[in-house]
Amino acid sequence: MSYDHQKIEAKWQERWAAERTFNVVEDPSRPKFYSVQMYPYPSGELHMGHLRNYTYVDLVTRYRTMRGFNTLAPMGWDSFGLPAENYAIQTGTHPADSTASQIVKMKEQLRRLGAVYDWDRELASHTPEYYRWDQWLFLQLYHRGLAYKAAAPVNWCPRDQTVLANEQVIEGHCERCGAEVERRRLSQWFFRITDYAERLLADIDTLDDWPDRVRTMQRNWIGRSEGATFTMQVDEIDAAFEVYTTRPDTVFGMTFAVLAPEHPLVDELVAGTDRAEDVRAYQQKAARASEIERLAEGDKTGVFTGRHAVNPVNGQRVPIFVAEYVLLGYGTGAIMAVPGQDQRDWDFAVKYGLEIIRTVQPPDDFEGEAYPGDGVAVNSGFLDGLGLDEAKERIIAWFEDQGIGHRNVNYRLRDWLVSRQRYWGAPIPFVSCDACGLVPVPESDLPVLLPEVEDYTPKGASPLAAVEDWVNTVCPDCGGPARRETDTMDTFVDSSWYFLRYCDPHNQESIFDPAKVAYWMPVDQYIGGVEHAILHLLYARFITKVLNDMGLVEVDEPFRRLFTQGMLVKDGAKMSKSKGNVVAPDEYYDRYGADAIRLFELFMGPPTDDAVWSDNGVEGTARFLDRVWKLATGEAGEVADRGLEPRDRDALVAAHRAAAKVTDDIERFSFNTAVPALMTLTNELTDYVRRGGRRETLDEAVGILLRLLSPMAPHIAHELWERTGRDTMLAREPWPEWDPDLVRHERVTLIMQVNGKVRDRLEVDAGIGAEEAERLALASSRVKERIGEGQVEKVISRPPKLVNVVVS
RNA sequence: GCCGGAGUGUUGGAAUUGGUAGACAAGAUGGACUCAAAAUCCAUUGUCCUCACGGGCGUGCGGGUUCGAGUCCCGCCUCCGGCACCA
Repeated sequence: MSYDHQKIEAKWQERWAAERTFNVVEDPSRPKFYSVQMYPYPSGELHMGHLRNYTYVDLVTRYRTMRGFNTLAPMGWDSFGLPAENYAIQTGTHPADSTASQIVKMKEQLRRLGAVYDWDRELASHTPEYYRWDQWLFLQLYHRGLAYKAAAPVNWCPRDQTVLANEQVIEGHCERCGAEVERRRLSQWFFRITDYAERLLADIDTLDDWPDRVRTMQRNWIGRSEGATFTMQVDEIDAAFEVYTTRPDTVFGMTFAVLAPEHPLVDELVAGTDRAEDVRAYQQKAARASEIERLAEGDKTGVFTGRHAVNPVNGQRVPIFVAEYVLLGYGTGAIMAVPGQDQRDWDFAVKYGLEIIRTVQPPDDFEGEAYPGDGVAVNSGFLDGLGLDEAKERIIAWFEDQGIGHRNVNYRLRDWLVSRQRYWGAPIPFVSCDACGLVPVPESDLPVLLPEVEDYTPKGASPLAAVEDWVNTVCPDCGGPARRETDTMDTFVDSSWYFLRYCDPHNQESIFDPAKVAYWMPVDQYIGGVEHAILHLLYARFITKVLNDMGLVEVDEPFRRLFTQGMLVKDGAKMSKSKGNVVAPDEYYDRYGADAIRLFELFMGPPTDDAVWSDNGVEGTARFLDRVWKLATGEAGEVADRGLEPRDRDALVAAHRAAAKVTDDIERFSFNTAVPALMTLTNELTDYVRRGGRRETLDEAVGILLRLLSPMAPHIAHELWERTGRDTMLAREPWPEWDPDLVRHERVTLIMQVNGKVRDRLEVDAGIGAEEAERLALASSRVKERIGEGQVEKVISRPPKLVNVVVS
């Protein structure tokens, strides 16, 4: 290395901090740019995978600043949650202590990367200054009827001893620890996100600058379906139940009905019958079985109740079954089964020898399975002959006329379970009083501080339950004895609004000043991992909409542009501590420097894609920086003070074209092509110098190069900016403009093809006309040779790029 | 199974609207410099045929549209991510 990267990197890191280059305040006179990365859990050790993400964010911050935006890039810590708590259990250290030291370590590593933030706005979700407003927010949701406590079957992780949200159960296993998840019935707090299902779904359409795959995932997660609900009478006893279907048009094909094992009507149906025992045994088996066992069984199981329901359209008696494949939590927990059109019903019918009636005419050679497609209705009474859509309309109208059913919409989305039986989280601000019941803690008493405990180990209830003098309190309403809620909040509550708090992080009076939020919001660029495509982004959208309804936030979508970066892969697995394949940056910092690491992270591939770590890649970008250094410092060759020559213009053209290209690339997050554009420019300018460059021209070209390089490799760019006699802070310099006259290509290569194959090429004037291009092509000896004896059928002329001569 | 996304040299990747496939790197080979090595610089590097000029083939596979397809359409294969009995 021909320059001391360690020294200059330390120098500029200090300079940016000392000059507060990236600390900002609201300034209505300038356009703002609000850039947020998904705030990290403070794990202490950053590896190359993290650096990739931080490099992208830092590049955006620096670029937008140079483009003249009042750019806010804050940083904070997602410091509540299981990792810190598990660490505390392992080591016996208080989570607050380990978290604090991890944060110090991570800040140091970010500083070494040259990543810049407005550190004045730093926040950490485990601090009372922060979680106080989690609690406040919780109370607001409660007052708006959006937070409620209910007994519900929940996903229980036996290892972590806590409840998990549906979203945190991956294939029947705990997202965190991988243990098999059980079902339990507990009293839990929920947020009523389903009230916002329609808005959360509809507004996905407004998120034009989100990746399609994330929008699709969100749509699927919300899972809207349109159909009808109608009531069926039980034949033998005086009882009825509702079913939901997306295919009411197939109701004539119903040959049985199914209730979920937990359906409240089941007991009544079988009470006192000889089926009671079988049904109860099946229910118990279903309750015991974990999700994974249910899935592993594969084929459909069920049990006949001995009762029948009456199909309202034709009076047919159909047997009622109880089966696991019907879920209590979706629709009405009961279905009409139409095996002719639904594969699950088909499988069940085949297994239990039930009748199958087709009510939609399948294609001719279609047999042996359910036909869910469109077609003409058959065996369907007054619907016969109609198409799917019309039949649906007709039957729903009929249900409504009869007063037994109606059109309705269902969502897959469930309410958000926010209770956690863990220590390291924000206490839920409620007390329960024998006299008054569940009572919210008054806002003036917030925060409800998380007490110190000796033992963090979960024992089925929150460790907080053991802190008697904390749990026992007085009722805010009647003053009598009361007990505190001992559950803490899901950490996704913390992360659903932190981007709002950044706008006003030290406010002691309120969650934030709406005026400041109005200035900064929405987040113009949000960057994070695609693993948060569903949960975090959905919750953050939900909370933003609630705050919008409360009049505190003007926007009702928080993130204007979303970028989800790929993972860094090594040895075939995501680089992570738990996989044991992390590459620590320290050695690379020492050997190549932060700038070379940053450039390699940018260079290695498209930011959206997973990238594979390669040990010697950094060497390539380090060599490039060396060439930049030599070019700017004169080591690459002397330049002369002399008059203008034609090739001086070429050097400027190269610089201006690079400016146009790099700008375009950064705008569309194509960093892996922006770096090569600078490499090419450097190579061209080096070549220019070796052939005898002109001082003034080189100085101008290098000025452009350094400004373009500045967001990507800021330390070396700043150092060279200073060494080449520029006394301004490069980070605040305007982004280079380019002269359209220089960027425009005046001479271009005309490709001459015969039957689509390149046969000759020629430098031509860019303004060449179609006839002239055609004439030149036909005049080419190579083209003529290829035409030979053949007939010229036609000539496609697309000046100035290409002429194709079609010969038979 | 359903919904997304991807498949290009030895490797990472480029080709932004259908118009020169392989930019820029990494690696490799040869050369210069050196007592030697490292570093640096220069050259070559998809594949096959040819001494060469030049030509054939080539973007997972099979078809198609087009003057022209890595790019568009149809049918497959493989890999990655998400969801998974949602009626």
